[in-house]
Amino acid sequence: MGDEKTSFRDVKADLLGRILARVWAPGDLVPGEVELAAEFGVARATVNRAMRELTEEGLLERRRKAGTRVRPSPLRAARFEIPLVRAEIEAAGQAYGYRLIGRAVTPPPGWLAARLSLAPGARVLHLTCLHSADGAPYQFEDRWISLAALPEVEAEPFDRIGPNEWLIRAVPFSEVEISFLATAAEGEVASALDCREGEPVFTVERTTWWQGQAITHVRLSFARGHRMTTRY
Amino acid sequence: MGDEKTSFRDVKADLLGRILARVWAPGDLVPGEVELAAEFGVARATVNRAMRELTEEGLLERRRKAGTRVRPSPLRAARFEIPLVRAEIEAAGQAYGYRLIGRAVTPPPGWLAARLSLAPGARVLHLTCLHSADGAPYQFEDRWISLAALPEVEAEPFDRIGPNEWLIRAVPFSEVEISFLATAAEGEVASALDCREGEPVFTVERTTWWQGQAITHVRLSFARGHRMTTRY
DNA sequence: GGGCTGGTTATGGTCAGACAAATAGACGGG
DNA sequence: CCCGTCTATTTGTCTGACCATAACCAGCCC
Repeated sequence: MGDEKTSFRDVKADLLGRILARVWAPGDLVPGEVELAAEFGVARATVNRAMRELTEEGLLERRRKAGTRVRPSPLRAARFEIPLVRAEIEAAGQAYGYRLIGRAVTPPPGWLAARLSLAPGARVLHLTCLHSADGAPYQFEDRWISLAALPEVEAEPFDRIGPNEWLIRAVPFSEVEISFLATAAEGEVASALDCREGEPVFTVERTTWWQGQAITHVRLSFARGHRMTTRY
Repeated sequence: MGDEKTSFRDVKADLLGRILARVWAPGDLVPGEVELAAEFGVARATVNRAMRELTEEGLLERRRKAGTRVRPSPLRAARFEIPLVRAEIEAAGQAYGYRLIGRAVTPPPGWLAARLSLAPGARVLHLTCLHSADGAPYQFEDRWISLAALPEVEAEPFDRIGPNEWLIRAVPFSEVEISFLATAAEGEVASALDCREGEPVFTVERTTWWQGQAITHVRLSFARGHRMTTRY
């Protein structure tokens, strides 16, 4: 009967089991690292890693000297991967299609200037385009790019590849804000996505900065019935 | 000119800087752990932790023997915390209100039986209720609970506290699937949320299992204009 | 050429020991 | 009784050494 080696994974699974089985109830103080290390017959570092990961996953709460306790109501966090549209469509085994609808250099509308903290007199590139899967409309992209932050974008036609792909390749970014919301399809969005006016549309808004300077803001509207899903 | 101690945080920040500044371009192979450890004057374990975290954040890709490389297109993952409605509202400094609208024990509709893999003849508890903030409708909850999995729930009136809060306290769960989508407000949902028929509504659907057995399915519809936001 | 085999090497993980940082709780002075 | 200080305890992190595991690759045999 071999004594198998225990890894931090084993310890983690065991601790998780005790939490889920309510051996340690929510709010309870759990034994300290040294004690658990002795119990499992492993080094404290191993217990530490197991507990640290459980903490990151929102199941434990740790404070120096106060000890570790089970989170009263497990803080559940959902992780959504934000893939490139093209990759997302091709991963589903469908043919990716791209069409540029509009391209214009303009002064920014007020809400955009405020959101991106643009200087008065700044100019932005405004692009609208449609991504399709097997010929069916999939996502309508309404993008604004700051020409102050990214002058070279003015030379880019964007008739073959989407601004998303171009941007990811061309510029890094350090800060991102993403929102999920529901909007009503209107005008250009409705016609591009081939749906009725006022129809509910799942929408993602994303603003991106690089070293404090705003680069781009985009509103992505998905075709009818789209949902973002995650399991854990 | 003190030589301060370097921590895995310093290493991580430095590496992140090089990635963002394209010192190491996307797709590039980066130096091995031993080499970097020597460069920074720290133990290999320290470099390992820094790189491991960057990998978890989707910036690096690691494979044994093959080495570590910068992700070609940074896999960006958004983390959304899913708080208790009550906590969410109270955190915003508003008064939380709860009202039970409907409560019935019924056989499950077909789509639900399929989704929860319910046996023929199974019964479910169907609850509808409204969460409000400062008196204004905030979230409409349409919940189904499997009585096979959780018989004691039948004795619960749910007239004072919401099923969400009760469930979190009463039962653990091991697996969750969450979807975000946009729906049109209809019937009960529209009247509870005080909006027009057909108005777009941000919706979250969540199904929960415990040790392979389905516990509950819920559809949460938010009031007009609601958005889920995250920064990173 | 094709396929198997083993060596090499980078990352993955464990360990024991040490020190650092935070802070709950005891203690003491006003 | 209140408030500040001190200390003991707990988690946080680093180190350097070691073994484990995966997989690229060269060399071998057929």
